[in-house]
Amino acid sequence: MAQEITPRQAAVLNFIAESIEKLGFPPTIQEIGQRFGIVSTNGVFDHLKTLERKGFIERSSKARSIRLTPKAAAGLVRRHADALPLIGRVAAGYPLLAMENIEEYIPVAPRLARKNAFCLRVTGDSMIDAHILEGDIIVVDRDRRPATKDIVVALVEEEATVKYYYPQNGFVELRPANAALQPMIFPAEEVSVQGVVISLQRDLGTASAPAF
Amino acid sequence: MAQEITPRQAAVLNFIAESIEKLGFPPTIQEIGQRFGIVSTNGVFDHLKTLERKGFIERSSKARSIRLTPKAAAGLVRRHADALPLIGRVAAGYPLLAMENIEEYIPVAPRLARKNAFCLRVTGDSMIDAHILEGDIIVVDRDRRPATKDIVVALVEEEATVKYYYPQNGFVELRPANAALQPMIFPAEEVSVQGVVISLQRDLGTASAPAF
DNA sequence: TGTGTTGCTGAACGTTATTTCAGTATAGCG
DNA sequence: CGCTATACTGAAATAACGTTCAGCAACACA
Repeated sequence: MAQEITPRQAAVLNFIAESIEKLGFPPTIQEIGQRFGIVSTNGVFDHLKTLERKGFIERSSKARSIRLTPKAAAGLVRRHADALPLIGRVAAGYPLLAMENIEEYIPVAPRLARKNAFCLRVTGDSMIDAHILEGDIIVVDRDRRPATKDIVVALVEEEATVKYYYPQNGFVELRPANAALQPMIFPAEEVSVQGVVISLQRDLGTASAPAF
Repeated sequence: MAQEITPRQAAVLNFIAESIEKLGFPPTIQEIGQRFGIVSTNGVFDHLKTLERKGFIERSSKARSIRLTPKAAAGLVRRHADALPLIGRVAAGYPLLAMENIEEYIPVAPRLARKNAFCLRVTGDSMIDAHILEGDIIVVDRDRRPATKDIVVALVEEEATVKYYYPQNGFVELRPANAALQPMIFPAEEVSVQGVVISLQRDLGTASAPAF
């Protein structure tokens, strides 16, 4: 009585999840059969009984009454919460997404949630001329390859910083957006780019106009 | 042929949304009937036809094939609601949260979603020195009473603008955060403050450092 | 060589669900 | 007052859906 899911069963489970996501409701037994070329409704019925026995779905005798259990999510390609983790600190030699390191989850647009990304709270005003302020929460895409002039999160000497990215021959220039600060140049191997900043959120609850 | 939703129709719509959220799939006509004590399936069927005609749902002839449209969310009591409506235009004499006026829903922190608030896309760079840029999406709290120096959304001469708020004796000064622009003073009765800006979101997908 | 699991066919049955048709009652509008 | 929209009843037809029973083939295992 193997508790693992077979490839065939996973395919069925996946189709159910897709149907729920795209149509808004689960498929019927007949619809599953059509998708997989299973002529007899009982062929599908067997799959559903097995998936239920193994704890991936729950169902009743009513039409389209399949529900995915939390366990099912693990067997699926990807399940989105439309939220990204807010990382406490970015440090070398430490798994970025370790659970102890996640302070909370930040709701973001589904488009962003689908990415391999995380959130970070900005410290300091080195990017103020790019209109990124201390306290802003930035969304960092880990998969996007940084291009010149991109705003990136980079790890230098155990310290995470947000800067404009200017790669050079064997070196990397990290340029602040603040006239009071100087660009810094490091050997490429001393800089580890964690991702590209693709979005930000700011709280203005107590913001006021500057005195004049 | 009123395009507005009646209380009865809203109740049915709400039950459908609840069913989807709690059970994972939409109710059948019979289930809706049981919930509301409607004996004849045709009683419910009429409701569904009306809801479809008014654009709140989409359905096919298959079992449980009701889908909620984006428009439906507006008619609901405030569902899942960790999201705020993005308003297309702010105009005088026009209900701000009219359903036709909601472009989409923006996911926000639960703390913000609980407020009586809406989202707006910023046009122009009059607040650039406050680090609010064209294209940014701002969250506007309708219940917060504006204090001096708050950033507010104000309606002046049929036009919605984002400015610093400086009330004076019988007049209101709206001050931009842009050295190139002049403050403007209006009689208080000509300015209608829609709310206070409490948060913003920005998309940097294509952002780059300025040429130097 | 038997035993169990997976993955089906095929047929039949009963129930659930949707749709249509013919009406009824009430309320608001001009 | 007639007209329209809302909100239903009641009955009946049909299509969709779930369930059960009997049985087969391939494979792993022991």
